[in-house]
Amino acid sequence: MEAIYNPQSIEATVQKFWTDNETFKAVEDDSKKKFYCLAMFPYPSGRLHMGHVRNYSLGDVISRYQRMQGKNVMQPMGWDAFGLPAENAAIKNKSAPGKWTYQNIDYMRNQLQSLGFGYDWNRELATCKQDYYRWEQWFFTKLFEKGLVYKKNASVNWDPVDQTVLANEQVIDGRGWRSGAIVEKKEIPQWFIKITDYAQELLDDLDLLTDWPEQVKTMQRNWIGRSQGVDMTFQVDGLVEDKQGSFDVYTTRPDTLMGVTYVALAAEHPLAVICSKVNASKGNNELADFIQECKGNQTTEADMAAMEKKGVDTGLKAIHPLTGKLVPVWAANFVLMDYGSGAVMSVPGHDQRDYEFAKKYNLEIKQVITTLEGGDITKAAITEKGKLINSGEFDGLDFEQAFKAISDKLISESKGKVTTNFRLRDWGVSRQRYWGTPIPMINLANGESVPVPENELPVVLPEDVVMNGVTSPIKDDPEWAKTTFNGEDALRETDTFDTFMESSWYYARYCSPNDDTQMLDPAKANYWLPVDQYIGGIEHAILHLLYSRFFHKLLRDVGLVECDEPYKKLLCQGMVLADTYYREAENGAQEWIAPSDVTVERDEKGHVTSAVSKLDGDAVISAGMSKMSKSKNNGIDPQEVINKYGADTVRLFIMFTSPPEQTLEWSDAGVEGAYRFVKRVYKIVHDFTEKTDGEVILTQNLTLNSDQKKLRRELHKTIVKVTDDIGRRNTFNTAIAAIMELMNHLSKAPMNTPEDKAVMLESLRAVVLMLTPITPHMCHYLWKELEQQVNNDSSMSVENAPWPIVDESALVEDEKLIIVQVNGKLRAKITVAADTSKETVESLGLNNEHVLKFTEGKTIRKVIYIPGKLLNIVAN
RNA sequence: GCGGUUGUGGCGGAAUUGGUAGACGCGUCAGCUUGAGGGGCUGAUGACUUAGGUCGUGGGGGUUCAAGUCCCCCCAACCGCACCA
Repeated sequence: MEAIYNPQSIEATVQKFWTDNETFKAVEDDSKKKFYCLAMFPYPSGRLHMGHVRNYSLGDVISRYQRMQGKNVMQPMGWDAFGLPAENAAIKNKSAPGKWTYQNIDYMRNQLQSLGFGYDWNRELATCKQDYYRWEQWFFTKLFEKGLVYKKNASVNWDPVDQTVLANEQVIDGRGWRSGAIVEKKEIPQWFIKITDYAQELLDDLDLLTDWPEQVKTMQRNWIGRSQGVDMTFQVDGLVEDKQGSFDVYTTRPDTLMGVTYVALAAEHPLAVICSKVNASKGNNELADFIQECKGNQTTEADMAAMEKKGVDTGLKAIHPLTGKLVPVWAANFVLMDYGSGAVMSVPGHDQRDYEFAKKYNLEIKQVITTLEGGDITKAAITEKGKLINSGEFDGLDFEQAFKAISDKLISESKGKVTTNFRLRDWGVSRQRYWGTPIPMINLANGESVPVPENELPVVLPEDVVMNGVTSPIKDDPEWAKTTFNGEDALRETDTFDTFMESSWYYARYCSPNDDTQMLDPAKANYWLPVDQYIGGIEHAILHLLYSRFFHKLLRDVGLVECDEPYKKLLCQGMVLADTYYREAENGAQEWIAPSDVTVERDEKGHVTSAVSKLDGDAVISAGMSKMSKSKNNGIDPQEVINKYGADTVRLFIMFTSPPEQTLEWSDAGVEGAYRFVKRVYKIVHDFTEKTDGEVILTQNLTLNSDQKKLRRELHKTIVKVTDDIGRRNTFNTAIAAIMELMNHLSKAPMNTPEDKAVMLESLRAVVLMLTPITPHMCHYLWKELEQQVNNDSSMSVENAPWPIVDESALVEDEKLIIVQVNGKLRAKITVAADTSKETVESLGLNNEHVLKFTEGKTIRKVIYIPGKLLNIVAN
């Protein structure tokens, strides 16, 4: 074996071995327990970034570990290939999105292979290919037939200059990113899938997901947002354009109904629009202007929350459903027409937003709830629940009693009903973009829309197109949409699907990726599903994971899969951060300097004192750690690091530096440290093979001395810990730390006697096996060398070797270290035989000289003994 | 704003069930090794200290024999908010 570790040569050789032997090909096999390990597939953006490397390293470590546990492992990879960046790149490069995407896929596939990930490449898929999206189109038509799809108007960001719809990220400070025009809200017809029909099940089934992080389930619960409340109708006083007007509101706090002092409508609410015309005809344009102004408001929830709350009195009065009193009707910018009924009742006494609005516009604030804590209605709303006051017949009731009494009364007067409501809204899947799955619908001349007949699917997206920078090529081309339906001329839908559609079912398609007769092969899907381990970024905690869970239930309900949930266990990895440096340019802007171009200076204690540019030696300002990004110029290219140190070192560093859920801070020095460790493992195995020089080591019937026994105990304790850390806790960092600790012992152990060598061989084999999931190339090579050493046979490669087994007898300790505390403070450590009685330990502790110094002149009040661990003496 | 998370030495992090705070790694310092090196090896390394100890896990309070860990209040940073993926 070579004395010098050469990762480039080892990695290339081992990767070739895996390819030639189809080591990671997954085949259904009922004799084995299956394990489906999936990391979220990448968007083919061009090159892998460190976030990808982290994501896929985690998946590969878990996959290889499970394989060594004897499982039939499937680990697929593919491409989330539709999306906006391809259109932008195509415009920039004057090329087609498809071409750009396929080039990226080819490049990134090579990068993944160079990292040594054990994928079954036979299962590779790309969502932009028609053999994938045709089934999505087919499925959508099934959903349409089942009544789960409908069309309605919904607002989009409209760029009035480019005459195009913009994504939220294309709107910067309310303006279109290319044109700079003020973006408007525009209502256009769009397709929706009724996820709300499944809201209750999506909520309930979170309880089945015992292996999901609690925080993700909490976020999903809050997002679904089930509430119990009352729907009620407010009549408008007088006639509106000769008709009796009314509107509905929903509230979870019917107990505060007597505190309603006004109601608020969305600016786009039909009643508000009618009023604005009536008012304008009388020369009052205030409401019309306000409605116009609201069109320029951003639609995102965060923007809504941040903006100043504004409103205009419509002049209408509504009749309070219980008291019959008249309350003013306002139009307000914080009420959304797309959400709920577009109207809310306002209780400024007990809702902080209503309170601030009422203060601003001098509306009445009425207290109808009193709480034990009190609260001052002149300073803020009292939002806690309490007992009713100023509410006539309902005075004195608590929340539950008032809910019932008030809702009963509304029901008996046919003015309202108790309902369960969800915050979750139906899934709008229409996008006005080109690079996506064409929505398989046909719009008929009579205004109806029908699904494309099954025998005409797929509706193929043309790939040989020229992007003009504004409109979708399939919208631009008048011919593309032309079709016929029942012999009549008709037009195809030119919108495409939200790309969350493709990522909602790819995990299932991997089970039969090349089936060209059906969406899924149920037998195969039911063998592999659910995914046993899913890994991805926390940023997908809500949308992707919720849509995907929803889609799975849809697949189940058409009989394609049997289980109820797609992902059994979920791991959400943290972001990858790097140092950021900048200096101020002359115009005051920040000029970001790549960390590779910065030298850090330290004082003699290792504190960072300053940072200077390598290029010109001038000082730069450190801005701490932030997410690797183009905008901060702090990305580290994985390829450069792989080229320098090899994939094993990169994988080790990433797995060692942070626990998976936390952010990972990139550090060049840390990578050096990982490289040193890899080299040490290589060297110790090399030295051992040199020292034993072909001699076959016997490992049985040897009598070990106490040092050898101690080393064996360390070894088996390490196997216990690493197995638990990787298999149960997913704390790969502590598993690696434990192996490093063992290595520190091993490198000091002798290799002279047959017993020394036997213990060393046992240890090195275990170390190599335990590191195999993390640094698979080096371990493949070292395992071969060690197997040759053990039995002159290296035919079994490490990928198929079983995980090391713990020898319980090696774990037995004959001595225990007891921590002795006085009043909870550490005062002594005593070592006793493992079977020492409680009385003896107490006596040893109480009479210990270091203990006596602190108990002298005091009375022993209590002695607490935690067997084999700790003795705490309470004295005063 | 709403929902979620995080906060421990000079740095990344460990402490899994309330029981030795700082494992492991980086950095720094000292020594050894080499013709030489940014290589390899050995050791030290929370702060303060009258050298016996004292203090110390974002801040403040509490529960307990014992709190990084449990409870209450506060601060800061980060993630998501429905058309980025």
